[in-house]
Amino acid sequence: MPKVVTRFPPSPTGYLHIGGARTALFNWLFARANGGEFVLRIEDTDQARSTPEMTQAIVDGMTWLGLDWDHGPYLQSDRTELYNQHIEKLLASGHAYYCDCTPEQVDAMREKARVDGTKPKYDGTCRSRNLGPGEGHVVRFKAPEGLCAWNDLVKGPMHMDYQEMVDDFVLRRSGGSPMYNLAVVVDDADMGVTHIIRGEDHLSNNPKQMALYNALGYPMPEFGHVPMIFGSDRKKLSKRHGAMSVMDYEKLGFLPEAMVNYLVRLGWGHGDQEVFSREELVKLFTAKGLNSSPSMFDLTKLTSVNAHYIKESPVDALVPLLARYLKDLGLSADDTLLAKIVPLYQPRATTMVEMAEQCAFFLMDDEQLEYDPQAVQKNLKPAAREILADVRTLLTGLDEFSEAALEGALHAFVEQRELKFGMIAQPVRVAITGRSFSPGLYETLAVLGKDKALRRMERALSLPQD
RNA sequence: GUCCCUAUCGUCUAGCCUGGCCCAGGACACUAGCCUUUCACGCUAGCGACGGGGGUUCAAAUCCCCCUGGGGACGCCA
Repeated sequence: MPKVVTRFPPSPTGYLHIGGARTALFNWLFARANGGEFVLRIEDTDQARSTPEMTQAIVDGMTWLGLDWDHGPYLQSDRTELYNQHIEKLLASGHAYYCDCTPEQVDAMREKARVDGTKPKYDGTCRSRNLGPGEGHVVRFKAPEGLCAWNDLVKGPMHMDYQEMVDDFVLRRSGGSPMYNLAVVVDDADMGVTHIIRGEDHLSNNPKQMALYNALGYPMPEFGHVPMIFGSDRKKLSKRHGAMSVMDYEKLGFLPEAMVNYLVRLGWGHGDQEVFSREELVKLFTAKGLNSSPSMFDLTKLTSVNAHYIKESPVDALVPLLARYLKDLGLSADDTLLAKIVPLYQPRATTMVEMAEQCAFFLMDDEQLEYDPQAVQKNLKPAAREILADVRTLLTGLDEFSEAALEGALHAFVEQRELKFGMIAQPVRVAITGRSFSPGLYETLAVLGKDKALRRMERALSLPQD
């Protein structure tokens, strides 16, 4: 069996969105799982809509997800010569012809077909006119007749009628640039692509491309058409649903591992297993696990997967990430401190943005700390302040500000005063964090440090009463 | 309009190919309880689906047909 080669061929007319990322992931996994190679190819034959910025954005997205490629990124705009050679070949072999019908004329043909209740298509007017190259001339493919059949990697045995699916579509624009169907087939053949996994919106292109493979005499690759991803309203994923760039999810505080795990489970399964490491995926991925029905993008589930990865990640891996998100909040801290903070939030944060926001009080200047009025009102009533003042005195005299020392001292205090622990915990918590919730009190105090803790308690004591 | 794809809990899915082990399993979400210094985590329990109708069969989520629902494609876009 020849070496497996897959590819991901986005057009640089937009960012790498959720659907594209999943397609890329499936192709990458298929290649890796079979010891094959993965090609990245930028389909920019539509010069009017393609931009270099988008090419970069796609590359960034792939890199973030950890989808590396063995060849490319190739730019189709660099390969016009190759496409033209193939077009000449098709012209010479009688599989293609020149056409001077105007777009308006073609529109009229399609409209007529629509009215007649058949598939709108070019009617072949120029097929036998033997036109040559010229101003305003396109090159059209001579559509074959008969049945087109293949065994889809996802859908199983498929067959379509060439007559129905393929008209004499344009191979080369009057402006001289090649069109999608021609360029993909030429490239895939030229790059030795053996397996093509793509969205099922390409299903109707398949007969066109198969016809081209046949006309060109190239070996047929395997095709697999994965279903679409919908938004929560069962509509095609669009900007309204957050079918944003995958990089937008990075901004929202999602981990790439979580994104990959979520994406792969959207349309692929392996028994009841939910969590897969990259290595496991490479080991376990098969086309057989691919689903044939569409799925919906669910941010809640992505979030829970992300929370899982935050819990499981080593502290060292999260420290630089936390620093990056803190920076967005205008905060910074050295890694030693962050390494103490991260474990406190691993069970609590669902995104890195959340982690940064929630731990911000550790890093703010004491004067900068804002107190939540509701928390103050509820937990810093006069009676609570009296206790808080005593706790402050107690802590002032504490030499060692470790978790264990704090626990010992505070417990003794509570017992001696015959208080419930909750009666000191909440006032202290609000005093040092500004809010009514935080990680455990001893850890929070210990990580915050004696100086800051005392200063904040002092400040809390002087807060206006209402 | 024409052609194509598709149909299991709210969502992602297992099971379907090779009918019986499925009065359908897991995960997320949700609800309740436990744990508890807050918020989380964790643990336990609960809620919750084979779209409808015909067949085939001793037996159908699984096979066949029809209907309905959902989606996609019909470009000098990719």
